[in-house]
Amino acid sequence: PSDFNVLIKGYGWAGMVDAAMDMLKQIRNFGFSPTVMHFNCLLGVLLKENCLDTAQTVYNQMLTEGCPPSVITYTTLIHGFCAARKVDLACRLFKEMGGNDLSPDVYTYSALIHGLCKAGRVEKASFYFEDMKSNGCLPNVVTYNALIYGFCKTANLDCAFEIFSEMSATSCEPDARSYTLLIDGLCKLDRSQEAFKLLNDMQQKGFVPGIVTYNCLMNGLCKEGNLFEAYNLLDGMMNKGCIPNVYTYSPLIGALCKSGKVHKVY
RNA sequence: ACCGAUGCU
Repeated sequence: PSDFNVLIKGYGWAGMVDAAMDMLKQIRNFGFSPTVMHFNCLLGVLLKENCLDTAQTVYNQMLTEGCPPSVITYTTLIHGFCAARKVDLACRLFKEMGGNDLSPDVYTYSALIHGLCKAGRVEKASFYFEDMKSNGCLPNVVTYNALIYGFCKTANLDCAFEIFSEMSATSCEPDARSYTLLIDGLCKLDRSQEAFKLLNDMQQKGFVPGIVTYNCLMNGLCKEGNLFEAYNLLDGMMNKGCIPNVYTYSPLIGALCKSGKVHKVY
């Protein structure tokens, strides 16, 4: 029974949407009826593969089969629609679930807040952030990080840092990702000096910077044309066992070209 | 037990 979820996810991982769809028939062939978990699992796969129409069909099927959507169903749909750049549709679903006596939880809010932030609509995201708190739903590190992402994306670092302080003050400690988000935000505004201060802070707190953190810093240094420090950073990260990837090299190559040192690229 | 949310192109 729950093994079907593993299979659906496996097909989803392989991008085999049709095979995942067939699992619904398989479940019935085995004499079971698909549960809300099976539907949720399948919806997640379909939305990840951008099969919005098929997802709609499956969702309708759920309803007609008397399998009422759960909070997880709505969260899956909201997340999927946000990923498909249909944030308004996601907001509509969010309102709809209230009418169905379902209360959004921290996953639901986080998905919607992140979707709005990704669309650059951080002020509407802030509205839902306040809404969740007044509904007694406590934001967690994922919610906070999503908002920090939104403020950084819109170059509003003051608000991003405000949220960051709020976390520390509310027993929701920032994680490595929170720091990386701020580091990226600073670097994108040519403020890599401050970003390196944050790198120190995060290390003081015992977080080990990962490849993404280093890539953000690399991007910043290269944007500022600081090739010397960029090479220093490259050395430093490799010494710490971090393998550079395309996100590391591409800004470096760009900066080298810009400075006329094209030969160094090779 | 098993389904849902956050970082660099």
